[in-house]
Amino acid sequence: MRKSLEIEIPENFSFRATVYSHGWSELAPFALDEENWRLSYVFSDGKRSVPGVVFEESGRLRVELANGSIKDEKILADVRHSLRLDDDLDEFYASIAADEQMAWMAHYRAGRLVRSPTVWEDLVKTMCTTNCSWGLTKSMVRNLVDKVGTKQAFPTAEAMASMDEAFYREEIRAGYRSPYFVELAQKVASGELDPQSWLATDLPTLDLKKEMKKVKGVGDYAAENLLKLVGRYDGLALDSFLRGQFYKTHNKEKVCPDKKIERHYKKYGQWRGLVIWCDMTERWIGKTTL
DNA sequence: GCGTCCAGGTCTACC
DNA sequence: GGTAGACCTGGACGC
Repeated sequence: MRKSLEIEIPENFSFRATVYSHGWSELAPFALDEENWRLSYVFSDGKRSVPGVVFEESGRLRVELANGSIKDEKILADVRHSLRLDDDLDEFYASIAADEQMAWMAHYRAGRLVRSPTVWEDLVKTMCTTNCSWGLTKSMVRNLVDKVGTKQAFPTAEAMASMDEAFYREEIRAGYRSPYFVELAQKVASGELDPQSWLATDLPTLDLKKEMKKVKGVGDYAAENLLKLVGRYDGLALDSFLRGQFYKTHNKEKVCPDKKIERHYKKYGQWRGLVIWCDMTERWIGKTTL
């Protein structure tokens, strides 16, 4: 039996700017229908899964589900979390208010970076973004969902822990990341590691980053990307994409040291990671009809 | 068709 | 703490 839920949205929320905030909307089990502006996802409570579609209608978000097998509260919480509906960006917009080059971010209501319902899923996906093309990232994540997930949902740590290194190499095509996935999944499944706790921890950002980097396969870039996804933006998460965009936009297409990039965004303080991301992806947001 | 490069980096050994 | 070299994959590119 199909089901439909509604969610009130904050005044400064833009559905399109959020789903276009970065590539996560393209990673399974997310899928974006750009023609009709509908974001689909396969929700899961660990035991059951249900395909759903989220879209904007009459100033609200509507969530249409294939059935009602998962509690409404769980679905609504996942949507609120993924679309960052409860994020307070007032301070972020205040930090760029006097900056002519960055003022568009408030105008277009940019800054909410779409994320997965769980930190576990974001952690695995982030590891899939390292040292490879975006196409290969999408392929690895797709394979995980198809071959380890239940009914097209993202796989649980328990499911991933049941597979061996050879499976990840041969079926997921994860290459040298394969032993990292086995080790991580076993630690999370056993309770030795709880990535979800990173959302609410009181640890200072630098200490949390150290914790994240204890996961094999997570270095500076991956940790800082994850920090953004748990709501901390004081790391730049520099990767080849951001560096390349910075050289084009602010350095006359010439390569420069990371320290120069860091100096450029230093004035934005605790929001610098979000400012650089929005600054370098303006053309993505700009192509939407907001 | 083949070789090389490199993409939303990280790890280890060594200094 | 800084650096060199190795590491999977697959698409783009030059020849």
